[in-house]
Amino acid sequence: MMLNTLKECPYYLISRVSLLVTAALKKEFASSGVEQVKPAYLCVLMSLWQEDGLKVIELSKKAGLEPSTMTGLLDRMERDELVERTTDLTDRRVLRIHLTKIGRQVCDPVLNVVERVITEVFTGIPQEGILQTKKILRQILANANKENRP
Amino acid sequence: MMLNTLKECPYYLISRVSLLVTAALKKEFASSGVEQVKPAYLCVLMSLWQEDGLKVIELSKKAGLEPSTMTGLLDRMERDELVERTTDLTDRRVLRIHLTKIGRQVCDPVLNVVERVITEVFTGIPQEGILQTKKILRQILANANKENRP
DNA sequence: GACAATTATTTCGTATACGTATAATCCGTA
DNA sequence: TACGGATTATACGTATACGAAATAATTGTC
Repeated sequence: MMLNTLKECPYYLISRVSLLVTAALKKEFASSGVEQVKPAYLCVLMSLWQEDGLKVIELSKKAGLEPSTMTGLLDRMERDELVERTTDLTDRRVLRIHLTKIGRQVCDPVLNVVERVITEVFTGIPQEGILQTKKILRQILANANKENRP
Repeated sequence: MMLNTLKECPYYLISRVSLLVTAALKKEFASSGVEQVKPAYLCVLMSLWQEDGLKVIELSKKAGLEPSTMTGLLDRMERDELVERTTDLTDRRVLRIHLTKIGRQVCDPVLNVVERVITEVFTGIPQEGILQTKKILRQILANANKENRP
């Protein structure tokens, strides 16, 4: 594996691209009528648009984040009026996370922004390359899941 | 572009992989005799191993980070005795960042850890796929550079 | 030579993420 | 039913990143 220069290091490349896309999303959300949406909210919103009322721990599993990270994320999303915490009557440890009206309304504009930014980021890269890259990234995640569950 | 599920969203995949590799590196550094090295230090160390005595702004350009981010990074690296700030006699605004003896000594073990972690992460993925993925990521960064300099 | 514009670095507030510890609750079993 | 272990969510300290603003020093211009 070539590691002489930063540009040859896959870790550098992946981190840079991750930060790059985050910055692009942040900017586009801010200028597309969904100012209250931050890139980090995406994993929560996309989960809740599919199935509302998930538990904190279910959201963190889907997002691949620690529950303690999800707490802060939900704090900010609640502050920004996108979600609400409600109690679960059958298990008082559990909080159910529900979309607010605004949280539901931003679905279309937010997905449009994501679509636009992703398309722009991949400008000049053939469809086949994008698909293969996604496949490899999924395999990397699958590798990690295997190792962390012996 | 498919965006129905998180696993189809390139942004989710790239962010997850970035965090995944960061966590793996952190763990391996801690258990490989280079406890004081954090993943974020890599971009600074790799730049300085190539050319010692760079300016803060040169380091941040190479790393792709904001100068204000570099300040905090260098604070922690100085605390961990990997680098030192020295004044530039020809321009008193400038600080030159120099590796300490420890900063030079950790080069080999750190690169070994990076090599090991990257290899492990890409387990089961053909060499060709890795090269193509790196190429695509570099192109994405190049796209962004073009747009931000009209 | 004085003053404006530029450059280099830091400071501050905020967002995002982790790990450890803690509190509250639930559940299986004695 | 009471208790010990598991589960759920949060709190806290730290690391990493950004952007806006502040500070200090240099450079360019008249």
